[in-house]
Amino acid sequence: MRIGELAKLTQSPVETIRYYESVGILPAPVRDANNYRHYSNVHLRRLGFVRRCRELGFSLEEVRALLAMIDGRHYSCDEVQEAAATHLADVRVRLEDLRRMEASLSELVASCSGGKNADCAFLEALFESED
Amino acid sequence: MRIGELAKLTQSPVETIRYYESVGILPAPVRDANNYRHYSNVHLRRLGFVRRCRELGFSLEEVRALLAMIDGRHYSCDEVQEAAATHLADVRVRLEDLRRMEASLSELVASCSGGKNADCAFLEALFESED
DNA sequence: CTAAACCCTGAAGTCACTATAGAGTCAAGG
DNA sequence: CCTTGACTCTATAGTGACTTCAGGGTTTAG
Repeated sequence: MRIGELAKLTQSPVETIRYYESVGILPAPVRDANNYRHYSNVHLRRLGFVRRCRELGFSLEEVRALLAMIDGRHYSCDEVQEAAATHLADVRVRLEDLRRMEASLSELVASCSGGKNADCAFLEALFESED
Repeated sequence: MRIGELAKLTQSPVETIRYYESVGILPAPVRDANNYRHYSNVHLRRLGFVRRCRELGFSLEEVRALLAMIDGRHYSCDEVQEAAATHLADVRVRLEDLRRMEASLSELVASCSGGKNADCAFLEALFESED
């Protein structure tokens, strides 16, 4: 298949696919006579894997590590689990950060009375220094 | 005060302060005879504001908009509230994304039995295509 | 035959910093 | 007086994971 079809099947922009090739996440496919990239189901499967990893928040570096394990074929379930658990811990930290953000922000928005005057509790609070 | 002291008081790296100046978030301060930046409490207050906005997840562009309102002095509480509410909605979307991530990821990590063999449920699941 | 839709490359832009290189300034200790 | 270390300066490049752009060639539907 050509790059456009692969893009549609994996829900990824065409440019991203070319980018993945340029950074070695996706192997360079063969080319047709017109120099168009020609992909096989192996590429489809691999790109699908990459996209699902990305959706789970893995960095490209982490994805690269996972792919290296798979390609090397001498990985153990243990290793994979460790990588995933490390990433999960990271996600939980980010989640906690975002939760704190949401809490402060919704509190601040609520404190803001609205209206036409320029006396805004929201801005007041952000100018306070309680260091 | 000099840049180092301002950095300490606002808990921001010195480089970040210079960066904010270069992109117009923080006005250029006067210089001492030795060309060192010399900051006043106005700068301290403003940088504090910027840092607190950033902690709440506002982009620099959003901070710029907030600062423009303040500088222009003809803003209403309404406008500020709207900007904040828009940002809050955005934060909630990200939060939901991250929550989904966490859920799938912890489920996948749990599905992974560990051990020395190369049959990993985690990787299997990521190779599945259910499009 | 032509116009839209697809494909190609290489380079630059995005965001918000962070890091590096190379140099000047200043206070304290020997 | 000299040096050492901590501070400051500028300008430039690097980060991650793309996205956009400029300027082409190719294929396909009408």
